[in-house]
Amino acid sequence: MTTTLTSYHDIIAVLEDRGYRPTAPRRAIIDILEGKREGFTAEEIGSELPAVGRATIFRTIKLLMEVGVVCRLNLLDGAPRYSLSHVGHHHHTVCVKCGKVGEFRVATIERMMRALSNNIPGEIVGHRLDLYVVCGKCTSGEEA
Amino acid sequence: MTTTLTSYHDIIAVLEDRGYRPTAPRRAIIDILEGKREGFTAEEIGSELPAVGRATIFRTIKLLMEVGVVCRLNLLDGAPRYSLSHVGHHHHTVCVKCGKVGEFRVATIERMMRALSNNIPGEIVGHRLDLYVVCGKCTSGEEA
DNA sequence: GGAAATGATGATATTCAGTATCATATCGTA
DNA sequence: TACGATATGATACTGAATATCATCATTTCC
Repeated sequence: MTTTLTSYHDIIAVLEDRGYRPTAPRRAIIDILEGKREGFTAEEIGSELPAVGRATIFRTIKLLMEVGVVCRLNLLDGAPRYSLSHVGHHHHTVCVKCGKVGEFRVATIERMMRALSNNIPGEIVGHRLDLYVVCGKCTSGEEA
Repeated sequence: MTTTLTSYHDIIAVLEDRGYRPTAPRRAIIDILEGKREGFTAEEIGSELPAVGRATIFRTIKLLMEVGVVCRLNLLDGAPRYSLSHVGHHHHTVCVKCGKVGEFRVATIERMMRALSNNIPGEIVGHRLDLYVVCGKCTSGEEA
């Protein structure tokens, strides 16, 4: 089961369990990610870690996706964004103004998915549900 | 209401209603799209219409999205894909093997969305639900 | 403890999707 | 038919991500 609690050490442990080395660049990236519980871009990480190569940033993000610690989503306009996964399977709320990402789980969806599988041709292998919202902060600070 | 029936003439009509000119390049693109009821990429259109400029392909797709005739979605790996919208609001099934796109509507989701809005901080302004499937054709022709 | 094999890194080039620019062409209308 | 608004295409550019490849760091195992 993937009840991944994503503190620094948990993530390192997950990597080691899978035979990946917790190298300095990887640790640096994970360390930063810990503070970004609300979504981030590769660019962002890169500019905070100028010493780490571009390719390594992407490689590490990809690695973290593989092990289920990070997931990728898109803003409404398609702009890519990454987010730490705190719970195993979940969905996202994405603020269309500031890009802030939240997580939620809904049993209803999972039940619906099972019901749906009878009405949809083919086998359902996964799903993605994103809610686009205007978050509280952005609602307050709206156009003065 | 946007019960957009997307035959060639319907789409042209929608454009004209909005004051857009049904120019030759646009008509050529729309004509091709009519045959692609199962998803397409900009690249694909471009290579079928070498006479039409790259920019125009993208501009036209964007235009068609604006008027609600085309929508954009992503494969599981994030690869972009466009799809004709046959019904107003809908969701997608995307085959993870061949990329074939289908549409479906579920009242349950819309109901759920309303229920959810009480539990989610901020105002929900939109949602996206994609199902990743292995379509019938791909299930049959599986690894021999 | 010192190679050899393996894994990871960083610089760089490249791909791919999409946008910006801008001069030219086309259309609608007066 | 001439004018103004729209649309087009060539081109250059941006941004996200991958490919290449030589170098560097780790294991490992003799």
